[in-house]
Amino acid sequence: MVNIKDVAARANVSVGTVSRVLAKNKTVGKELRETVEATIRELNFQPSGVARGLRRSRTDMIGLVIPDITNPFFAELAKHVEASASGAGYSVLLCITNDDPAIEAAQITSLLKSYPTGMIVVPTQSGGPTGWGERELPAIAVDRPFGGHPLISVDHRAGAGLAARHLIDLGHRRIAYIAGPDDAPVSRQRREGFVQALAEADIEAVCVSGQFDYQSGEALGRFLLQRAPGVRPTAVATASDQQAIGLIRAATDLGLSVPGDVSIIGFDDIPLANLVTPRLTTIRQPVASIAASAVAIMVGDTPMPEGDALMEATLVVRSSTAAPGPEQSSE
Amino acid sequence: MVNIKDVAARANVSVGTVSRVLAKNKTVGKELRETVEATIRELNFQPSGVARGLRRSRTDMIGLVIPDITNPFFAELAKHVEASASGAGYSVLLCITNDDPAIEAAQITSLLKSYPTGMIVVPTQSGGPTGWGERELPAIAVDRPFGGHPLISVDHRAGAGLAARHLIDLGHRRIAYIAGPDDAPVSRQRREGFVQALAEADIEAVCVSGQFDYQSGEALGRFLLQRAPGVRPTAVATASDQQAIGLIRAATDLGLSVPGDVSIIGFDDIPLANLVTPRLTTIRQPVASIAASAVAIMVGDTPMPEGDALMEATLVVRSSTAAPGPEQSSE
DNA sequence: CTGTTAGCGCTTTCAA
DNA sequence: TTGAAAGCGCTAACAG
Repeated sequence: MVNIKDVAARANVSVGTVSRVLAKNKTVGKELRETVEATIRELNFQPSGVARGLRRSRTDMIGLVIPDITNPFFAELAKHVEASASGAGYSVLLCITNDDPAIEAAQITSLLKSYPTGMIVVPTQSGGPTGWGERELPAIAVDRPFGGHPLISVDHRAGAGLAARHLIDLGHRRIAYIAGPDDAPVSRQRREGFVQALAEADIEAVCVSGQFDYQSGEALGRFLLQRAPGVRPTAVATASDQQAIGLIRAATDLGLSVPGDVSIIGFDDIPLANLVTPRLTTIRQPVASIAASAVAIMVGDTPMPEGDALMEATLVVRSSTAAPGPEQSSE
Repeated sequence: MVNIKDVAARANVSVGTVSRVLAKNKTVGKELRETVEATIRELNFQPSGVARGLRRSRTDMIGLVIPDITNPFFAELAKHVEASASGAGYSVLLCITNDDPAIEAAQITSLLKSYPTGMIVVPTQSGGPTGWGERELPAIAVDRPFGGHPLISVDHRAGAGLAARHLIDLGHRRIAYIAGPDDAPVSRQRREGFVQALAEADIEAVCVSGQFDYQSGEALGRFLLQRAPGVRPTAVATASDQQAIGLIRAATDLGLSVPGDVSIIGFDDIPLANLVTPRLTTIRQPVASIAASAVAIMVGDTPMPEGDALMEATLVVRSSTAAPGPEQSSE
């Protein structure tokens, strides 16, 4: 592989000069700079990121730590993080924790060996340890809080409030909520936002909790919907689109029509939400913006924020919600 | 950060010795080795992967190049690759190409800067360029051929044949096939396998092609199913589960029951396949094995194969396929 | 503005 | 079996 010395020799300059043109340092004479640039192209020189990293104790890499790449929301996040990062000349080191604090700790320790510029982490639900040895490494948390690091996430409370108000506006009064794990802050915040918005309209929600996945939505949904029409909720909101999709399945299996018999509203707006039958009304998270801000901070385009940054969620109305049927509204 | 010199000093040995115990080199005296190991733990020493990488011109990283992490099949692949890699002490550098050959080339070039041990690539559909400069880097292709590199993938032809035979065995004769992009080898192979298996039973398939995504499945499905019961196919197979799910949606929208009016069979067995209504009959790819073999080769546990390795697909029968209704079989 | 040079932290001969 | 020392390719002082 051709190195900086080869380029210097070929261009009749010192390695220092080559290094400076690489760094786009303005203190290089125009003429010389052009010669060097030509030589670089001619030799197809690719500076070693490893050598550079060793010298600067920092590589152009960003660690991305997520619980599960198979979750459409995290996949979307990863996609945008990768796009922003590579746009800024950074690579992304992928770590999957499986929502296991021990694996998370191991992954982070292992990450450090590559001297990444920083890391973007969606921590384990159970909120594991916060530190990772001495090395000072900029980190920002996404979606869920991570130690004392600045958090970028959607405003879960406000988003859930949006969902609640949508259901209320539609005329629903008997409303249920399927939450995520009780020990997950994200889950709690969404539930609280939902319950509070309902309380403001003097409505009490029946809440059940489980995981964020399809199965949970289906199982909990079955539980919720298996009761007489006059008692059964006319609308149910979920903490994730995956749960909502499982819920639709449960409703269908029970012979219930959505939204005829039950209105359903999800959270996240994963790609699939727009493809299920009926198309899912949901709360959209601004994933792209979240990813972009996180990367901007890591690469230094934006200063590390002092506190947390809450991005705004938006209501996406599709076909899984409607006004309750007349016979249903009888309380 | 503590380095190898600190450890050496603290343990009263030379850095060479420390390095040797790090490398699990047997030529270190038992006693010395234990002292050094103790010191390493005591100082919580993490050897720098960057320095190591520079010295050896190779880091413990594997490049993973995929078109789209949002595609459940690739997400699954990424998950297993990450798991195998980190199990072997390697990190994974994630590159997303968006199925764009130009981005793919740029990503690969950029990967090289980190001296990865090798790369696992699911190349762009259109089969872009094959080389990436001079540096010799082990690469293995997954799912789709990539230049002259060994390919690990499911046996697309045989898998599609399985689907065809399942439909035939069920009694279907009017069968359609929704393929992926015509310029994608994967797509061609699946279609050929399907068509050929049908031909062996003297059945001719009507084939249409599009993308591998939900939308394509839905659009093409609408096109295929919008015809009179006596002409409409009684079964349709798709090149991907996503298409099949879109297709189910199209059928439902058209008032057709699955599998009552049409049987549907997908390909891949993504997690969602088991959650849609009806649960999707499909052809399962052994993703975990594919990922594990690819990683095993990269980390040197397995020699680089001479030719391509085709893994066996399996038929997963669920509820989206059934024998055609009596009135349908009238040709 | 440009050249020289001392490392970054580690592995790997080469000696002892 | 262990130590000493030469770099891997680059950046960042420091001189000139």
